[in-house]
Amino acid sequence: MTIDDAPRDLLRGGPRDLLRLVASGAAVSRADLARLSGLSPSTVSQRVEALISQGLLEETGAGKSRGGRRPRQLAVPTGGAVIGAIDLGAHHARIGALDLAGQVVSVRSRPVRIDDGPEVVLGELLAEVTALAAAEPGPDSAAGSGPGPESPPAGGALRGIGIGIPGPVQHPTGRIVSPSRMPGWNGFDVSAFCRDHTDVPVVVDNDANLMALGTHRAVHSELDHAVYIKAGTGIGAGVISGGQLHRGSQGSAGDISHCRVVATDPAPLCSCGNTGCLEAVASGAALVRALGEQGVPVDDLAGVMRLIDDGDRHATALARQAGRSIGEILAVVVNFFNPQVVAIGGRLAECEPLLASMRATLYERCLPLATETLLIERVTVGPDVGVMGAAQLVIDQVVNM
Amino acid sequence: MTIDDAPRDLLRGGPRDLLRLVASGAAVSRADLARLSGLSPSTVSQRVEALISQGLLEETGAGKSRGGRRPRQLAVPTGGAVIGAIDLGAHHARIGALDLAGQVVSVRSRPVRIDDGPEVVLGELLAEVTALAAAEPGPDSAAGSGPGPESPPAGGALRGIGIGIPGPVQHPTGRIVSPSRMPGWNGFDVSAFCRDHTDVPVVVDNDANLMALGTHRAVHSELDHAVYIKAGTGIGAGVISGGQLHRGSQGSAGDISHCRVVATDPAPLCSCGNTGCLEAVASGAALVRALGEQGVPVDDLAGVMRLIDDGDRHATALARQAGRSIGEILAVVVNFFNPQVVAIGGRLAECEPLLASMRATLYERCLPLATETLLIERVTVGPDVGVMGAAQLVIDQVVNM
DNA sequence: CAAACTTTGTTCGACTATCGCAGAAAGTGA
DNA sequence: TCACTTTCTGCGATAGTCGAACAAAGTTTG
Repeated sequence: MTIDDAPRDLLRGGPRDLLRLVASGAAVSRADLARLSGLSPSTVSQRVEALISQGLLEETGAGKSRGGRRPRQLAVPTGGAVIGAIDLGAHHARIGALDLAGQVVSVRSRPVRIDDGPEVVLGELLAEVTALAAAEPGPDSAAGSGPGPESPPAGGALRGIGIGIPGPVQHPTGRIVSPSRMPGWNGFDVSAFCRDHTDVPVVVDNDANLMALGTHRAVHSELDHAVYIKAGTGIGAGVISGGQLHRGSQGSAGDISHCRVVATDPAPLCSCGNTGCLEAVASGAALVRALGEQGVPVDDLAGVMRLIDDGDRHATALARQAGRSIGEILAVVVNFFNPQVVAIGGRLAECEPLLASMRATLYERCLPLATETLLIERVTVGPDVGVMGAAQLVIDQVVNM
Repeated sequence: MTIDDAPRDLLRGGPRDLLRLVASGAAVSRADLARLSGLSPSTVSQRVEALISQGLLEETGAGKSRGGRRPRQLAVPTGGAVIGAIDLGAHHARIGALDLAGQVVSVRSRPVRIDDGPEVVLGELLAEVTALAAAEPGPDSAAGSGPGPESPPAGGALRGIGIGIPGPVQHPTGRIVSPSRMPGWNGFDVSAFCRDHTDVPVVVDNDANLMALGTHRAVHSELDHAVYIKAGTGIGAGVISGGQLHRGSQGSAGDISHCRVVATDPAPLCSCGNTGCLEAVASGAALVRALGEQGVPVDDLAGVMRLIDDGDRHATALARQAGRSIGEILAVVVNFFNPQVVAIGGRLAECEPLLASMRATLYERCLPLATETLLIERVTVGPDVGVMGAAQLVIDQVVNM
């Protein structure tokens, strides 16, 4: 006789899980929920009622009959913006208003100057996200006349704001610690600042973590262990362990940007002061600089991408080298963590040569057992992953249990 | 207003946790358990009764009064061997019989020849561990006359056997996959073999995982995220995430032995066929071989350690290089995983120069945020960590819930 | 030494979450 | 029209937990 692992209940059936089942479209009726969650119909009914009274769920008429009584369709209140999200990047910020299902209601990008400092940047973005959400008010309070004893919040109320920062965020304090490309932000307490400038709950996290959460919930929700690389101007990673975001001891988990890789000689100097950092070799910023030093002037990452698409030798070689470098670090990560999937996102993920050499390096340097069933993918959720991840973070905090 | 993480209940109060509190000595009475677990006294009383009737706990007279009624002392039945453990190494196996508290009752080492193949080696070890446990029979069934409806197992019954293997073990199948230094073991299904050769439950895992579990339970039980390096003849790691052993998708998590490191030129050939693997540079086997190639003949790892203690230049230089190599890989791991502690065990952990250069490399190459509060330690549990970890594995499986 | 207080542990009623089942509601199909 | 299916709710039963009262067994104090 051998002991098997007790099969862990994939869906424990907490209110959050029910909500997720509806939001994801997996369940449309109470009966669906009962089947999928394993809970009894009566329990589901009761839970659903509670969620409806909290305004987190609503009934939307009757569905199609499957040979019996027609189901009373359930849906997450949609069309209204009740969650704000800010995905701050090196040069641009993406600002979104999302509904309780985590779907984007409206979104816009705007350039930001990180150098203006946290007060200015965050102050403006907070104002903008508030305005954006207010422009698409949430669903009216569905309850009849007068607020009942358990009446949902007033229609259009913003329930929370999620913010992603392109640098190390100490969790859960929300303080920024030694960011390499955010001068003037070191030690800034984002959470405290937001507390003073808005009266809705705010969650702050690293931008790569948001991408990880957004992608995992959208396409990998059934996987337990996943690693997401965000390769844009900088390089970061988000980690899912046991189905949940792994932040580590200080919240800095996934920050592989300053891992050293074997590099050209002399090793390029990184903005952190060290040499040979992954970020100094394989990030978008590094590619721009390296091309400039090789006498190929480019303005920005978009320019680099164009060069690669045009088949420029120098740019392509650099992209390949970047892919190898990322793969080198990722190989250690895969051996160590043994995830089910590694997905790469960010603008550099669009670069085919980079992806190819990353893949090759990974297969070459990983344990067979670790790559046997490993999925290596591109993050395909689109430019709104960040704000979607931010919304998930807010939803998780807002839904009691 | 900012959202804080809901403080996760460190002690949920399942039967397993109660047992652990007693076994660790943190609690001696029902009142202690109630205080520490947060459960109500009545619930604790009921749970304890159940555990006693299962033979997992027993009352051992009255304790000292603290100004009131004297507590009825609780203890895990001790003195009897009810768990068998095998910690298989490259040249030796450590065989132990342990009690329900995870304490070693009796233990012995014996040389093994891995090359004899799994059937012979495991067959002999299984027989030996069974005999060892039988020599120290467990406590008699405490129940009165005749087996009650919930009578504990017969006295002296072996409740399970835990086995650690120095190679990749696919979990939970218990199959060995591509071990680099275990010829003839590839693909061998240890679990199945044990099922056929004994009638008690068997758990199989990687030896580094056992060291990790043993150390974490013994000295770091309050930490959530930890990494344990086992550096002996080979090199492996065990990972604790969220207080639990992280095995990853295939059970190969922590297997960093074949990560490539910057090495001497030409890079040493590894037993896996690749070059420059961590194991080929920094393992005990690698040190022995490298010294031999430098004209310093040594027989085994013990000889290397003696040379280092004697201040031999070559040996010390190699140890430093090994420490740097381990630190190099570990730096990636620390940045990525952000653990609260990194501890190194195995025979090479006794080597001061190795440890020192590993430490230095780690501090040099990690994100400040990641090393700010990081503990870098030696595993101090002793040579029985492995069997102790194996016992913990068995206990976790045996205690229902 | 007796009364008062402490600490430990149990008993019992209350409360909550869940389940199973009966059954109502609403529809399909022969 | 009648049997059957599917969906959902209402209700009693059950399990797990808690709080309060209480019993047990000490210590401390007057």
